[in-house]
Amino acid sequence: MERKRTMGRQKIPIRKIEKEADCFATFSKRRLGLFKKASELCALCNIDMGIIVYSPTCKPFSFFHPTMEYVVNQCQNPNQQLDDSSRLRYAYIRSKIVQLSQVLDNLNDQIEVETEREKLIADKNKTRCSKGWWEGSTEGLNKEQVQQLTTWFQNLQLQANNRQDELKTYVQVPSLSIVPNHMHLRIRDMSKVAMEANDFQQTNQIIDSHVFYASTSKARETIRLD
Amino acid sequence: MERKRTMGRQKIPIRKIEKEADCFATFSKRRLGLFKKASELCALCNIDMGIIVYSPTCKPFSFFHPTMEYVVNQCQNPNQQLDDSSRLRYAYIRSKIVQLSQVLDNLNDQIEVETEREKLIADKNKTRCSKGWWEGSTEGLNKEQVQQLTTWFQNLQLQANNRQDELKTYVQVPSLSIVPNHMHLRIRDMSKVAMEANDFQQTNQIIDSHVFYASTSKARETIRLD
DNA sequence: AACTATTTATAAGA
DNA sequence: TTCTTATAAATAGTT
Repeated sequence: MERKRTMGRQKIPIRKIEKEADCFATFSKRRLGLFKKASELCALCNIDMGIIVYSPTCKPFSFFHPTMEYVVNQCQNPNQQLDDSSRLRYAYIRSKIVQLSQVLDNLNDQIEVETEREKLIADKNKTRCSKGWWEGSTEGLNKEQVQQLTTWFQNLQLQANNRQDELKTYVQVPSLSIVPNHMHLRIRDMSKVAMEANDFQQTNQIIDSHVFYASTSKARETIRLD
Repeated sequence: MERKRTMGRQKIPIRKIEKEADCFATFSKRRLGLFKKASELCALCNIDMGIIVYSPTCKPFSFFHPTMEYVVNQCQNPNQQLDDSSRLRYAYIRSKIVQLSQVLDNLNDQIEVETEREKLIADKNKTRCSKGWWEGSTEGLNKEQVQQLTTWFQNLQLQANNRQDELKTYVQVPSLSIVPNHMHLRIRDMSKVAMEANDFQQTNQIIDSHVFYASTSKARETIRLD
């Protein structure tokens, strides 16, 4: 019987984590989880909300939908009617945000599928020749299979670029690329704005931003609306 | 082969749920889930945060730790130093909240354990006499076992009452009782304040409250600090 | 409000 | 930090 590699997730009591490193790690993971849940709730129910969290080192993080300005305003003036132009603007932002979230989710799904495929192929070949097929020639794959994979990658890259253009129309995204890396495709280095609302804390200025948490860690992204 | 009773949780796309009833149901469940996660994060990392959510019908819900007053103030005056008395007060509220959360969690754990035990006993007896032992006499249990159970219940009841007193010292809890109900113990009817911040929406007044989400639905409670 | 079969989140470990 | 894995926890569909 082989020993398990990890003991998996363990149940922990809900009280202060004393070890500082563990506390920070947990904060980091759980804040991400919380914001993802928030993002999903906004999309599923088409609702507005805002979250402000202070990290263990008192660094503020925030999540707002559609914008901080809007949520704060609703809070302070619940009965106020916005003029048509404003309502239109917020409706637009709302739908755009949800739509872009879906774009990212779709990309994630594609990557997910591809990652699975990679694994299968890699495993299959490993058992045969004890090294990944990409290390050698096309042994283990016939010409047709190689052609298929190549085409698939090209399409994915193309789609990614198209999406990138699309995203750039509405949000600032420093870079979006799909990098084949030993058959592990990733969307990397999109804006990791991360809602570290330093400006907010220092200047108390309104930050008009929104976080997208895509469905897998492969492409968890934060995008700032400007 | 027996047919499955439900099809279990299904994967759903993260986009607007069109059927209104489903949307409301999802909002309700997920808001609870979100607030529970928030509550856990506060306790695990000893941090502060605030959430405001508008339901599909635009009803505001909120979660704040330690209080809305504090979080909003931190937001608006990040560099401001509180006087000793205020800091002491918030530190006290913070620790009290976390502590009370644990009290509730402990009660939940006890209930959880007991529910399991009930099930075992009920099942065991069902296979023997096709009706629960509580419906008949003590057949299936000897005198000692019955005595043990009775004592256990009494202790649980006592503990619950003690806890109730303790809670009442700090928070308003309309009622807290453990009701044996066909061997299904539940903590019921504690304040379900539920953060339906109507006052807040109507009058824009600060609500000084906090929600505890206990670890099971058996005793999910909301408590208002006054 | 409750039940489960599932999906999703995450504690540990690397 | 990020990734993986095994397990705990949340929840969609249903009653």
